[in-house]
Amino acid sequence: MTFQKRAHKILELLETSGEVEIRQLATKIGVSEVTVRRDLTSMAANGLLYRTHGGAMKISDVIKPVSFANKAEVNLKAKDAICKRAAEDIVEGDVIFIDCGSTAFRLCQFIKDKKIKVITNSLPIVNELQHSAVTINLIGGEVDASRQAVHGTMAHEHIGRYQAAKAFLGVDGITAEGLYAGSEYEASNTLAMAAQTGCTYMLCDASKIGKTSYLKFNDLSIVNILITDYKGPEVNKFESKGISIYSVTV
Amino acid sequence: MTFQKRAHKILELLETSGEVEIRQLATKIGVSEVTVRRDLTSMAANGLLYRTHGGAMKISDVIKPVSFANKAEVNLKAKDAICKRAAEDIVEGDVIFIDCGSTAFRLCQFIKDKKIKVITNSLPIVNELQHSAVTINLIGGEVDASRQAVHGTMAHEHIGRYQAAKAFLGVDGITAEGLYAGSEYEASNTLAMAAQTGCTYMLCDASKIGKTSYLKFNDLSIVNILITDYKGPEVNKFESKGISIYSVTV
DNA sequence: TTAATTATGATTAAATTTGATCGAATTAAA
DNA sequence: TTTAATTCGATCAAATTTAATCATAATTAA
Repeated sequence: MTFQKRAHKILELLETSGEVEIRQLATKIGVSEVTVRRDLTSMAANGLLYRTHGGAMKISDVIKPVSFANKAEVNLKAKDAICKRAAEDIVEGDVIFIDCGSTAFRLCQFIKDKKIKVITNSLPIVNELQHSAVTINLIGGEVDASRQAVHGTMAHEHIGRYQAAKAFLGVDGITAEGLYAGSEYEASNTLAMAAQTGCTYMLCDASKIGKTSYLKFNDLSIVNILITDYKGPEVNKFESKGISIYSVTV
Repeated sequence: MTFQKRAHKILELLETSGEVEIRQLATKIGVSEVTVRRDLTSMAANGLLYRTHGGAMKISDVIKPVSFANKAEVNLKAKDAICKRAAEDIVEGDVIFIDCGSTAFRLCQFIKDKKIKVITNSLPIVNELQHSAVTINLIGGEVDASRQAVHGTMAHEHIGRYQAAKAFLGVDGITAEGLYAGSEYEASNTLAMAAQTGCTYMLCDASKIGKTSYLKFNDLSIVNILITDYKGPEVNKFESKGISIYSVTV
């Protein structure tokens, strides 16, 4: 059994089970554990898999969770409900912007089979939609590793070249007074997308409603539709500012 | 039994079983193992099969899992030697272009600790350099999932905005007549980068030298330096065209 | 026919691959 | 935190495969 055959077999097993153990592989393939270990080391160096103690994992299984491991856990069900509702408004042939951030990321699972074009600056979204029916336009510019997104002047200009029917945006906080962001980068990106869009959707789980953070970057005028699981009275203030509310239940 | 007849038989056997062994072939065809080995070496050089220890495999079986990742396995050591030499020319503060493709990707490991700016259209490179000392500028445009890269008009314009000291490029084939690419996307990307660069480095392992593919996209005038492990006489022709040769040993 | 080129086979040194062993590093448990 | 158990990486030795060299046979060209 040559290295190539073993590599093939290992990848096959990884594809189905997501992770493998060295002892498992050694007996299943019929070589020593040392050899399996060598195979895994070499394959990991080539980016074919992710090495763990005592075995290996699929690359995709390890890259995705890492990028959003912490944030994505919070209010996951609410975010999914919000994104499911958002996806209902996306129809075949649409060109849409999707913001970076953990909420907008959850939209991916609901649009995978739609024949649409997505313009985004989020690397996890690109990863997620890569082998789907969706055509992806990635915004260029400086890569911000901590946010897993692309930002900067070039990104701005890039967005300015495009026009989309809908934009799905996220913020750090929203009150009747305006929109709050966690960083200037995120703020300017959100604004740039909104400026090039016919209809903007703000995706906010209940924790964002009424919350302020250090940077208030705009009033509510750029928001057309707010999708949220929040049921309190504050939503009336948004409606009075001309925002349509899509209320979802978790 | 002529070489052509043997080659035909070997391909036939490969087609049905997916893999062959040298001893097997020697008895089945009725020639010595030395001859079979020679046949396989020659056929592998022409891309008809994939050479393994003690035999050969069908190309498609080797490439199946992930096209990019498996390409990277071919001539890995040569590519690493080439990229190591290339990295020696990269100094702190440099702004460099890096092409997409399996060869240029290997450059990442040697530049992780350098304080430089990398402009690239390759998603694997972004992933690899994400949490390193390198500042990354990602070229925007249409995402080509099969090549794991960004292409198109927007990408072109993006490249045109920048100017870099060095560009590290790859091609599918190179002869004294010119450069050959596997697709128009790759060709136009390579050209665009070369146009914005002071000094272009072409990274070519031996299998690329003298090889042509369906699209000849430019003459050699855009190449300043060729780094390769190829030792044959063809390199003199490149030198006479004004290209500096950096020869590496695997 | 003869000379020159090419293809094949045998031989041998170099390179790969594999498995075993052992100290170091990592993880899990107490 | 300390201890015990795995796992890892490095090094070495054995077996196999490969590449290089040379001699011989077959083919081609003059």
